Amino acid sequence: MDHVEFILDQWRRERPDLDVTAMGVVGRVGRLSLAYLKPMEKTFARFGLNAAKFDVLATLRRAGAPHCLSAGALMKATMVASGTMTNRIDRLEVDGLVSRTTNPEDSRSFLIALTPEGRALIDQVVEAHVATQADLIEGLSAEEVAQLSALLAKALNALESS
Amino acid sequence: MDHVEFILDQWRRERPDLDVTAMGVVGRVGRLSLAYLKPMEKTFARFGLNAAKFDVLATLRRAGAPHCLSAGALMKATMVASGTMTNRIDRLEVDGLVSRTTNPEDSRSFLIALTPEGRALIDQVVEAHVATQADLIEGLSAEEVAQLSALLAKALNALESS
DNA sequence: CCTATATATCTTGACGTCGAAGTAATGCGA
DNA sequence: TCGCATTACTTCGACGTCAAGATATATAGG
Repeated sequence: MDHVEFILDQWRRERPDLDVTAMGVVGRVGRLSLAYLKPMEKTFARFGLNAAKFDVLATLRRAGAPHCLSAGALMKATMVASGTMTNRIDRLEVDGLVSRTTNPEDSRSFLIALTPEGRALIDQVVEAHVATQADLIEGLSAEEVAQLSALLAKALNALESS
Repeated sequence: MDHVEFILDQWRRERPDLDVTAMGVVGRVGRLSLAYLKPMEKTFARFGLNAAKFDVLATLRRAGAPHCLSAGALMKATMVASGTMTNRIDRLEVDGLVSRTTNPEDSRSFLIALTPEGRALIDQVVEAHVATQADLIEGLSAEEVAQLSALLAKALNALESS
């Protein structure tokens, strides 16, 4: 019995009038998400990064050459507030991992690009990251992984269309 | 195609040498967890609470009468750092929702209990919370919910035993 | 009994995040 | 063309969280 089941049992005992089915899903998603964070943060730390920095570098890298996006595009892609993105870019700029230049097409906008150092680093980090993630799902069969992915995708789609 | 699939496709294009299967699961868990947070926070806010406060009140309530646990037990049950728990208790004490008394069995320890006001409030909040969670999984059939719960539980158990 | 180690919880400084506000530039409609 | 609304990003204050450190108490072993 996992800990979430223990919690659900407590609620069933204390408030038998409540249907805690959804709490099982929501609780386990939250708990699993939390459980995944620590090992990933540990991997980032090996390269002098954290999740916040990795998020930006990875977004630029997967965007493909010239690995360059506006601050606003980065903010939307990573789903954080604008102040958060400014903070992230500031720190990566100080680290020499990204450059910030004015956008010739819009004077309000900045273009954020990977520096050669940033590019080299993220290419290393993402390999370690992917290996860490593979470890995290090791206890599931390939079929279970596919099922879980599909169900999670369905849950996400249902949320995003409501 | 959900956004995570878009990200996976980007990585497949940019780094075809990497197996991004796990990233699908981990990415969707994270994203779903994030997507669940906002609606729940909104519900808590209707009662003047946030997730941090709700967490403590709910833990005390589901523990059953006398709705009383040590700070350390609360910290372990909610998986936060000790400073975090102190901060949460401080604020709830100010709000008059919990009381803090010394533990007669151990002078280092404090007992945190729901006040009558806290008890009344959490009983209301948990009803709204459960309803909000039900809304969040509405796009899934009962069978899908059961499957998802089982797979998430398996993923959690695998992590916790490694 | 005494001493060393472990434990309970608070304090503290640092950090990342949020939403609101501010400033400058762009887009749209009259 | 001009004025207003919208947009892009930075700044700022508040907040919750973390890990490390501090202090007092409990436990274990000699």
